[in-house]
Amino acid sequence: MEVRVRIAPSPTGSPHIGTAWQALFDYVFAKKHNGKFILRLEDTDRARFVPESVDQIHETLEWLGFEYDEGPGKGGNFGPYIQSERREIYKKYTDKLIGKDLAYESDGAIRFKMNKEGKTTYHDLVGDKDITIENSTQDDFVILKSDGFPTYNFANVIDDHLMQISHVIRGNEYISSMPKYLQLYKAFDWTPPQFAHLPLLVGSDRSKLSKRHGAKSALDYKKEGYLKQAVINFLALLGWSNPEGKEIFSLEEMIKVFDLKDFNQASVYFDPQKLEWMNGEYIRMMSDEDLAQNLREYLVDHPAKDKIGEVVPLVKERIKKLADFIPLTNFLWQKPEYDRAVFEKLKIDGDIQKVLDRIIEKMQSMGKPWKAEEFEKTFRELAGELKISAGDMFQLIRAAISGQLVTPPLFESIQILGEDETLRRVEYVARSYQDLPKLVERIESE
RNA sequence: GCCGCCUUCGUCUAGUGGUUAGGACGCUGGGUUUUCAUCCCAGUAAUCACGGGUUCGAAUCCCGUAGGCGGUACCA
Repeated sequence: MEVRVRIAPSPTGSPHIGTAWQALFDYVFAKKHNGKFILRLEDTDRARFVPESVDQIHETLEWLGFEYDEGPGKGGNFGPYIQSERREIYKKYTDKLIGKDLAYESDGAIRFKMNKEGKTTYHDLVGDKDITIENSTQDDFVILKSDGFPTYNFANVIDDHLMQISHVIRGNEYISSMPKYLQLYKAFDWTPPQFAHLPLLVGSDRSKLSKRHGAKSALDYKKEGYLKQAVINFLALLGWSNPEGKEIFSLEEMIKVFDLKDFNQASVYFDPQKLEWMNGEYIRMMSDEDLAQNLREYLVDHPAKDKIGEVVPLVKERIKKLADFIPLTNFLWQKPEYDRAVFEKLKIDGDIQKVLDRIIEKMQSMGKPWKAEEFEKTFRELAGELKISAGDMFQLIRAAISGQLVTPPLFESIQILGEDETLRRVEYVARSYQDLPKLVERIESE
């Protein structure tokens, strides 16, 4: 039997990271078994419907590379993949239940008659175990709302069957409702699919992840410059672990070794620090060319796109996400905003302006183009002469050309800046040092 | 309340009767380094929720308890 799995998000907002997480496992499971990955939009809650989120769902799947085989606007012989467009289908099956005396009207809605006797047992692929729920815990539930839209409880069963879904992979908040679904399958005399209930992704307070926690949308991570490979790898490690013990692995490797049985059942907290670390790992693993390409795509309005490639080797080991590129390299393309407090942090006794004048002198006397060894030798000697440490000497030059104490390697930065611009900046600082503003607060908050 | 699921370092996890309970993130210290990073080394941290069993031996099996979470919607 063909493996067919679906990701069924509700367009109620930009999909959060938990949706992406579930999509990953659906996608991997489908690929693992040469099956189909299907997208179905569950837009039956009119009150919570957010039109833009449809595009955001598509953009999220597209970004992560989870291309669906069937779904809205794409193939499939199973009717529309948007539930609001399947209303006559739900109506038809509702009528069938009414005909069988298994459903009835109540306040304008249609309810399913639950058999509350006995227990329901099903096998869950996560944990590879049977779960039993007493039917007495269930009530006659609404299948068709008074507005004519079906409820999740009804629509998911109808659609999963009609779309020939083989494995339902979803969050474990649905376990308690399994008697409802199974009785529905039975009422239609349908064979239920297999079920795999994944643990819940939780926020810092250990409750179900939601906007309440300020849960970011998956696309927020894209905006902040996280790489899809890193996000996928990180997500893969939540609730699941690579049986080979690897922490860093590609989607392809994951597909090879994936098995639902290796899933945990306990709720999982998403640690943003580890994601950041992993993103840094992926950035460092990338070739300079790939990183440059990613940065150019990410920094749409960058003022010096043609220079990005040149700077990449200097920043590759210094950025954890693409957005970090900006504060680290801005000074290369635009005049820094100088802050006297930055210079005062240096342990240089006496007159900084005089030191700067000596630096200018040396720079003017060095033959162009400046050579790294000569540059270093020259300023080490000057530092010795002026009785300041070499470290402070270079930090002073760094601050003079960038306005910052943290930059990519000094000499390489100067090369990108050019000798003339470097000199101009040092001269500017020497000349206007006393007039530089002090913006201590801003510095300390960084 | 009732029903269900879960419970190993702060976090993500390995572990399926015999391990000094391993790894990763984080954190701390050290080395490399003209800054920051990277890289390398070391360390920190889990009485395996608790209490009973079973067993020569239990994180691993059984029972109970507690706690957390989820469900109990004309939300999904």
